[in-house]
Amino acid sequence: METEVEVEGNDEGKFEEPGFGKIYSSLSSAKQLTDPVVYKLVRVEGDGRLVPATDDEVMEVKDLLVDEKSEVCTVADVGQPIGCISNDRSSPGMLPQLESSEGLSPSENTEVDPDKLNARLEYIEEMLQKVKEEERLRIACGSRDYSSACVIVDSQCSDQLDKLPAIDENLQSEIPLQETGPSFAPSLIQSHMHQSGGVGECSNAPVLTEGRALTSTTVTTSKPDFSKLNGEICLDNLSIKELHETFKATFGRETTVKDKQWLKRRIAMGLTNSCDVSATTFIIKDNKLVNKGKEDGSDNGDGALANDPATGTTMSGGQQGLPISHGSQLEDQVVSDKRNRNIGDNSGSEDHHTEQRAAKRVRKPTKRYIEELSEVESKEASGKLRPIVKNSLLGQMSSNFHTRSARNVSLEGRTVVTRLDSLGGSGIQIPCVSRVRRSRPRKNFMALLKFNPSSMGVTAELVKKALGAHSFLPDNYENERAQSAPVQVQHRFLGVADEDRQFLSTGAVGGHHKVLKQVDSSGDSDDNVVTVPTSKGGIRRKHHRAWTLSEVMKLVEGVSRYGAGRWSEIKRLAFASYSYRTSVDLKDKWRNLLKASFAQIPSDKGINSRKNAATMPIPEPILLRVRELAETQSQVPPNLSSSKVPGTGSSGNSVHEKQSGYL
DNA sequence: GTTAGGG
DNA sequence: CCCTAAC
Repeated sequence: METEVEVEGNDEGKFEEPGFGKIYSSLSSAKQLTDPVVYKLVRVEGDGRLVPATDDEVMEVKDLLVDEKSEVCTVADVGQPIGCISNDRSSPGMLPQLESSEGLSPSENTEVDPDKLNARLEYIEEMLQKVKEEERLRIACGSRDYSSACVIVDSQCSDQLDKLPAIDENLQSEIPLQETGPSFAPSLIQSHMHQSGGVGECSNAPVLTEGRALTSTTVTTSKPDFSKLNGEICLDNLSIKELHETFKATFGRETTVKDKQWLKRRIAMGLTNSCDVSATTFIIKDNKLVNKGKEDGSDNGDGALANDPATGTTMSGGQQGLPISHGSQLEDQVVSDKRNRNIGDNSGSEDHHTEQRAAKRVRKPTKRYIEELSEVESKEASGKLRPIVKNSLLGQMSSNFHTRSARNVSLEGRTVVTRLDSLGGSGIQIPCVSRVRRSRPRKNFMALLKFNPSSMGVTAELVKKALGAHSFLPDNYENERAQSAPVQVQHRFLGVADEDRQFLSTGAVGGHHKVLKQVDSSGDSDDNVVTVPTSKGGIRRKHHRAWTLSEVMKLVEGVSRYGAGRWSEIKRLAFASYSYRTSVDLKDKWRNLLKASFAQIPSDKGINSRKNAATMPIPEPILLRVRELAETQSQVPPNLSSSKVPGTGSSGNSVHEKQSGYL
């Protein structure tokens, strides 16, 4: 496969703080860069394979970068803009904001020596192999929650990867790269910085100020002391020194950074355990953050990265500097915790998930791979399905969501969940958006993979999250239409409300509908490969995504507007936000609806007698509507219902005849 | 690339 | 939902 996912970009190569969020740390490889560079976006699968990022993923990252630029860094803790990503240099329009951000000047793309590049790419892959190996181990031990990471590799500076292990020993359980010899990191960085030339100049950020922290053993990690933070804290009024203290109290370690802005941001993030750095005043009581002084309704990324590096430190800092060994344990716990919260329950049993975690982490790579293991996997997966996730905090997100959607942050994920993460063991809890799965790569949208929060480009996901992943696009028909043109591609996000989920409508009449358990539709396991027996005796995988009531209604609506057959139209105009529904899907669904609607005429409500509550039948009104439309469009299935067939095929109305203004 | 149909 | 033939 061609890794044409190379992207060009420039970067200021600033190195901010060594602490990276779990996933973000992978980004770090790309973080310190020279000028125009070429990134290669790859994904490390849970099973250790290195997979070129799909276009969608690239897009995703691109979106992030384009959309949030510096914020991405802030959020991702990458420190700086990773650089603009563009597949096509000639489409500068894609990165308008980025270019204007932080004084970044559009880079003059420099050509890269192919050979050199290749060599580097190879090297990168080699490095990634290590990561994968390590990852595998961790997975096996159930110590990690992430089965993959999205890595943006600076193909020109592959040696950057060497820094990964050294990024922050507190996170060493996060990013598996220990073998690479952390102790070398500093020098590597240095040398790189050096060769990059002027990297530091372009930044007022504490470039390598914290260099030492990058080493795995020099960080002074101590227990965060929130007691020092009692009362009201206004970061704005603090001196550097005070900020340092606060920093330490928050993260349990020292910092030498003298950049106030940075410190404030950092602390804010730490305190809120989110990317929201808008607030500068905090009220802390009993070691809990009770209030943020300043609320910003627009940009607070409560899409927080619970994985704030610093937080990670804090967490593991529960006990005195217990870096590595305990790290993973705690991490583990944290992970479990998160999970539990994710599923909206409060069962504190965290240990039970270990196994499940491990199993779940295994990510399904290629179709073929899946084919081979489908049997085993499906077995395992089915036994370990997780409960459905709830978007209990949907309301809270709405405000952000509007903003986000307005910014065209494209997110694709089916589940909007929330999570409460404890900050630094202090008990402070903050809402988060759970990781969302990315969309289908390339052509086949939701084909291969299920949305797996922990599998796909974690980076992208994270960033997304950071950006306020909840771009819960309105399903409003009109809105869709209005926006579809300009942001058509952007709106890939899908949010399925709980209510929707309850209306799982499967073709009540359809043949062998293997209704997935709700867990599946909650979208977070990837390997729940559902197989359906085929008539031939074989089994076929099926990525079933139950149609929600609203989707059905949308479809009906669409048909009534644009006419049956105009599926691409309908898809584009009415299903813009449902990226996973292809025009074919619409067609299929319509077909099923037709069948259902007419099949149900006689027995009327007999359908509801179905025991299976999961198979939410389609409300009669809708079926009625379907019937109407079918009749008016001569779509009535000939073999069904002999009573209401106006004229099967000879009528003047062609199937494609548009029903203008039916509504 | 889209649509229609069969599996 | 997948696949493919036929547009």
